[in-house]
This record gives sequence, structure tokens and C-alpha cells, in this order.
Amino acid sequence: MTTSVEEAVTERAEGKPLGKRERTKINNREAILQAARDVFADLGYGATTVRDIIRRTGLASGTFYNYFRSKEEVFEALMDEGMRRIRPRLRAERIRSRTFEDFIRNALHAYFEYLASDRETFEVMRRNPNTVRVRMETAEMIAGFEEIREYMEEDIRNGTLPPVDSEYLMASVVGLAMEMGDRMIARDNVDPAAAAEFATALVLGGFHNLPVTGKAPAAPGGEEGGE
Amino acid sequence: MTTSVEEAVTERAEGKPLGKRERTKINNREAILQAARDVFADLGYGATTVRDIIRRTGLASGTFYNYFRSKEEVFEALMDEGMRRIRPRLRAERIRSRTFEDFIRNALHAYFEYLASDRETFEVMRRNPNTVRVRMETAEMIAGFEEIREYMEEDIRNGTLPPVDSEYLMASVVGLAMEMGDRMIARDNVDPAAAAEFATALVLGGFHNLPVTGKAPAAPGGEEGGE
DNA sequence: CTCAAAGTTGACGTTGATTCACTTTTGTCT
DNA sequence: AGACAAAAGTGAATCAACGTCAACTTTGAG
Repeated sequence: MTTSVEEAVTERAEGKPLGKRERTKINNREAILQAARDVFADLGYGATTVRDIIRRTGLASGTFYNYFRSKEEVFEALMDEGMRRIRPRLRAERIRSRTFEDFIRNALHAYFEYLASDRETFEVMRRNPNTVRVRMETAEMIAGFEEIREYMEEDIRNGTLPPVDSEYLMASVVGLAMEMGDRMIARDNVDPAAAAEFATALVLGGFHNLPVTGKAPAAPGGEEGGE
Repeated sequence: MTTSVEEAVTERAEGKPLGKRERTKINNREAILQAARDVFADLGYGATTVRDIIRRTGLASGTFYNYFRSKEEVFEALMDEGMRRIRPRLRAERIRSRTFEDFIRNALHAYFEYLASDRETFEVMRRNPNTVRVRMETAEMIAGFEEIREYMEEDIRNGTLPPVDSEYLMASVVGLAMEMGDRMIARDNVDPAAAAEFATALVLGGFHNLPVTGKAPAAPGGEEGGE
């Protein structure tokens, strides 16, 4: 028994029995990615070494390099994977949305739902003070953002959206969603629906339409009753 | 002549002549920070080594460690410096702003102006594909964000702002501003006023009030006049 | 059962991080 | 000015992690 981190994947795609060699390859790759998720979350991206990752898999150090060229490439793979999962959802929302408003609402819902479901991956960007938060502009990421922007341009062309600066609009929505997403997953009660509501209201209607929290914060001194 | 990277700073604070020792210390520290800015921008944060940084200063490798414990700490210092420059401006805007709307508008202006003026520091987060973008949650950063949030809470208490989720609101504005800021400094013509307008309109009024770009993108087929 | 190809392994040469004994510079006190 | 102690700088030496590669094991095909 050399190694391999046997686990699931006895599967077969379209009837192909899928030989042991290929199974192992898939499993090893997945094991490395999973280990990387764990270690990144534990130590932070900057502090983790390739060997920290590979150690958790039981594989030999050299094997790592059969799968990835570096720690960065693993990270890239993780980001890409995330993006590849979310893009179809956004595309689906795009299709079933009739208006720009609809699309924004649905897309934000999809995004926050996804984030909540795959929380683990995104804990890479920890909240620990003095930890570097990383983000990688992978090809898949850029394409994903551009796709969103493209939708906006379309809406501008068909008149659903006034001719605004689509790059800024895309960046705004993306930045807002990502930063809110970070906060969301840091909370004890992750509530993607609430986050999506909030973001949607802000983007679509300005802060006047934001959902109001239950408790108005305790009035400091003893002011007028107000409202 | 051992070293020192003599440059400016012959200054004196409040009459104190400021001995050579202290001057050198300040200059060396500044030289390291400046070198770091350069190297980070050139190679990207991940790829730069402590030696790349120190090499550009002419100082000995050991000297680096008299000033910083690691590359991360240098980065932290850069981020902190940026935050320490921007915070007083935000505070000033806060004071002269009468309403929440005013504050948002003024604060966003201040932020984008600052970013444009200190472009160099923020090029750390390059746009090169497959480069890791970094951001650090330093104490100063967190405090800065919390301060903004605190302002929002105040406005909620005094009724200028409805009782919304202040963490999310702060995160939204911060995320939106940072992401837009990245795009802004990547453009050929950096126009902080325009960026601030855009962001302000989005935050305060929803997308309906966004400034409209000059050219409406070419109508695809040959639609009706619309509007 | 046999063999070649694919894949794994871990020891090894490199590179960069970090330490530290030693040197130089600076400020202070006669 | 001269002497001395503290502060800061220096770079060789040590150490950790990287990435490679020759040798070894497993797999799949005949």
C-alpha cells in the first residue's frame, strides 16, 4: 500500500468504469484541495506552507507537485472552483429575470446562499486581526465578473437600465456583496436571505428602503420619543 | 560611512534638534517602506522576499529586522499608514456634515481623493491576472471601519438614519468603495470626483439616481426612441 | 504472468529567512 | 578634545521550506 487517500469516487461517468489510476488521481487532487482549505483556514494563507498542506493528506511531498505547481496554484484552484459553482446559478437567475431589478435581487440571493453553503472555502479570508486576507484574480473570476458586467450592458442596451458606468456598477455590487458576505459568514447565525434583502435594497433603492432592524438601539441619554 | 540612506528629514519637531541617530532611524524606516511599496508593486506581495526589499535600500539584510519582524509587518505598516492618513479626513467630514447623506457624500469624496493621491501604495493590489491580491485587517484598519460604523450608529440614535443593520451598511459602503477604488486607479484617467459621485448616488439613492454616462451604448438593432 | 507507463516517494541541492557575535557610529560626560 | 557605553548596522552562519529527480511501486494491457 503506497498511498492514495482512498475515499469516495468509485463513480463512473457515462458508463466508463473509471480505472483505479484515474480514481486515485481524482481522489488525491481532491484530498489536496480539502487539506488546503483546512490549513488555509487554520493558519491563514500567508503562513501555510506546501508541506503543511501535503502533510495532512499523508502523501509524500513530491506528490504535491504532480498536482499543483505551488501554493498559489492550489489557492487559484479553490477560487476557480467556487466561481465555477456560482456562475451557472447567476446565469440561471439571469435567464429567469425579466428586469434589472429582478436580476440583482435574484443574483444576490444566489450569491449569499452559495456563500453560506460553502462557508468553509471562504473562511480562507479570516477575520483574525493582523492576518493577511487574500483574494486572487483568476481567469475564472475575471470572466465571472465580466459576465455580470455584460448583463448590465445588455440591460443598458435594451433600456432596462439607464446608461451608467457599467464597470463601476459591477464593481460596486461585487464589492458590496463580497464584503457583506465576509461579515455574514463571520456571524453566529448565518442568514443569507437577510443579507440578500439588505444588499438588494441598498443597490436598488438606496438606503431609504433598507430593511429596518427589530430593536432600535437604546437611546443614549433620555431623548425625545421621536417617530 | 556605514550606511543610512540619508535623504530628507533634517527636520525637528517642536524645537528639538533631533539627533543624527533618530534621523537615521526615521530615514531607514522610511526607506524600507518606500522600497517595499516599489517591490510589492513590481513583483506582487506574494513573490517579494525580504531580501528584495532590503536590497533596494542598500542596507544590510540584518538591519531589516531592526525595523520589522517580517514582510507581513511591513505590509501592515503600509496599510496602517494609509488608514492613519485617511481617518482624520473622515473625521473632519463627519464633523462638518449635518446629515447622514452629507456624511456619506463627503466621506466618499475624501476617500477617492485620497486614493488617487496615494495611488502608489495601493497598487500593491495589482490587476495582473493570477496574482494574489492582499489586504490586511490591521488594528488600525479595524478601528477605522468601526469608527465609520459608530457614526452610523450615532445617526441611527439621533434619527437621521433608520435603524438598519449598521455592520452590513458599513460593510457595504466599505466594500463598494474599495472595489470601485481599485477600478478607479486602474483607469487611465483617474477621476475621483466622478467615482465619488457614482458611489454616493448608488448608496444614497439606489441605481435610479446614478449619473448617466455621455454615450448611450450603440443601440443593437434599431429600437424605438424610448424614454 | 510480464512489462512498460504512470504515479509515488523522500533524500538532496537551493534559496531565502532569521539570528547573532562583532564592528561602527553616536551621544554624553569629563 | 578624549574616552566610554549604548545604539544601530553588518553579514556570515544556521535553519526551514522549496522544488527536483532517480529509484521504487502500482496499474493496466497483452
